Amino acid sequence: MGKTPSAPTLNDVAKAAGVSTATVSRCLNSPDRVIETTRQRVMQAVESLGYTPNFAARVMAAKRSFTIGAIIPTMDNAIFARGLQAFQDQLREDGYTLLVSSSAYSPEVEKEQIRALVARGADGLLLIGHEREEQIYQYLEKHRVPVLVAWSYAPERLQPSVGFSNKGAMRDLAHTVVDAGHRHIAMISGILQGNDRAQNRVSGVRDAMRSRGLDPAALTLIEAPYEIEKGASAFAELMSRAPRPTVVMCGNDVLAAGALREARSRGIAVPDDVSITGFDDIELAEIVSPALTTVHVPHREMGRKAAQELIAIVEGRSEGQSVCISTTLVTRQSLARPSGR
Amino acid sequence: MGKTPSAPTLNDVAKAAGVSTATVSRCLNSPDRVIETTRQRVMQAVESLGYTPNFAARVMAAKRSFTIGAIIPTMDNAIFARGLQAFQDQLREDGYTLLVSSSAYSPEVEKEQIRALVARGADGLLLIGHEREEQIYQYLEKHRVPVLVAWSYAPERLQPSVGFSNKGAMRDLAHTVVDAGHRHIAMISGILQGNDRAQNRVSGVRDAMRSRGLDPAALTLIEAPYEIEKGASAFAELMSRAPRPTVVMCGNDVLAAGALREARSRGIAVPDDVSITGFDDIELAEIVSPALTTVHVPHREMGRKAAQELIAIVEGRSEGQSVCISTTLVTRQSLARPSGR
DNA sequence: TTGTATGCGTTATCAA
DNA sequence: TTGATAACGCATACAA
Repeated sequence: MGKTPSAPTLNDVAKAAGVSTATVSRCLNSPDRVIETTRQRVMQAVESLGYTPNFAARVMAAKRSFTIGAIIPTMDNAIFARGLQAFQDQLREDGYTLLVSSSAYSPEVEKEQIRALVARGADGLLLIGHEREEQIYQYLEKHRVPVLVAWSYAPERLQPSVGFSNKGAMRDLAHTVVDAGHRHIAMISGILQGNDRAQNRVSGVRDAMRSRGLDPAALTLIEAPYEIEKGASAFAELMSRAPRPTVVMCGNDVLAAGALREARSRGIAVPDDVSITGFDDIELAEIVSPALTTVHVPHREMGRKAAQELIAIVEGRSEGQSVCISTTLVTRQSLARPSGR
Repeated sequence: MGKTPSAPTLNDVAKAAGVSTATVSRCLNSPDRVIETTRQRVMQAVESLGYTPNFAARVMAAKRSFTIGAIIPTMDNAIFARGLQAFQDQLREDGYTLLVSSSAYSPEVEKEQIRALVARGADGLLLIGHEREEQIYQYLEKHRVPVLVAWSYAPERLQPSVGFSNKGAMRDLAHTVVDAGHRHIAMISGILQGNDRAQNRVSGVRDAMRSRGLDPAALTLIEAPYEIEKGASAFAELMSRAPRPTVVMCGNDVLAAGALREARSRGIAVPDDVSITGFDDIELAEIVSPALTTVHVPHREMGRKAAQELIAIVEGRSEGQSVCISTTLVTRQSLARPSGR
């Protein structure tokens, strides 16, 4: 005897309110389809029992979860944090819940997590960059889960994207660098394998060199994971090469911060001895000293737009419109003319 | 006519392999309970159909999801990123999936997300800090979802915690500060309301003052959200007060970085004119200049331990053991003796 | 070792 | 406006 202390179900509520489960369900989902008085009775029962709908059951019955999944390469630094926060904020406004996983830049893990999110009934997915096995896209199509790609703008691809031109942005920055007089350019790029954003940033630098009459093959390139430490060690290696570059362009602000730290610890003056540039304009860029000349990416705007577009697709209001977010150059102290020698 | 291009179910696989759904289910969940030859046939069907189990259905039938939910106050900076990454890594090793939400430091949002995660069948929850409505804990108990609290160690509470002593760590740091000769101490704390970590850090400072014969009421205190900007403006305000503090202890490294930035822009030399300290020892702490004297929190260790403990609880191997992670002082350049006047 | 049958908690269709 | 009832896809107790 005594009450069962386990989670109440629709049935329990129905019994308590003296109505059918269908009515309770309607009260919760389309309150206007039920008469005021019974609704009050039902809501009271819901309240007093502390009822929460079972999501699994709801998803199974409705084939709709109001859940969006996002898989980002890493949570370990701020690169994706800001944009994702905005993405979530917008989703919330529209009544969706965001579920996030991080793949640690591993295609295997990403694949696994895509399956996990799909299996959980995600109505749509946000992925970073286009480059992944074709099979994954087929899988998503079969499961009828729409995808939106962010942090990259590539309207020619099948999957719609909300992002910016990594190549164009880096090209503009590189033009500025070359026009400042730099001839020995080095770059610390993120790992290129499987990362179209990183690849395009390198292409951007090469484009700029070419268009200014420099040999793009002369670009000294080191790949490094997006970590402070790796940026530092890559910078150390670059400084030991001859001829020593007069500018080190980094694939993002995190790498640049690492480079800056290494420069300081080696007594190399920035920008007097060597210039350093970043990408992203996360808060870090303004805090380091000297502050970074970098590419400002309006992450929040991108996140919100991505959410709006993805929801529109999920709700059948859009076929998948790609949106290009424009970036801007931010000039701070880490870039200067090369010291005349 | 023609195949249905929608997602295959257990039934489809069973048909294709010429067995019952029960057998397919067994192949997937307890492969040893089915004979080799049929298993191969089944797995082949699974493969060729591209079958993925429907999670909602599985959760409903098995009442188990191998999913752990975590709700953190923010993804907007690195405070939680590192520990959470480690948490996820450990979960993955043990076959669990992590679902993350951020509450933006709002109790309302957190409550909503707890319900969302529970409704989704999370087997266990990781929450930050103990302080929340009692009703939430009752709700979780009713739904039989175990909770582990992290980023805080409070063995006297009902819910087990894996964390560190915010008060003790800050007390140690404050002792160092006082012993360096500082008498006019100011603190930029995180918002205290609903945040036991922040509250304990303030208590730690006051404890230290008291034990060194200073009046704890003399502590100049400003609360600010954990953002660079807010740290900067709080610092600006502190510098305009008389007597001007000789040291500003910050609730975390993010606030400290903001303070540092403001100091630089005002031409206030750190640590010559004023000392600044942080908390957390995220990467930021080592990158700013001067580097921050701060409290090192072994976030990765905490994350892994939390995962292990939570899984043990979920699997019934533990009743809920609280674990205390020890922090250490990191002495860098941002703290020095006050300049004699 | 395998198959049959039932239940999990909702939503939605169809009648009343 | 409300109530029965049939899915939804899977796991599992039980039977064969």
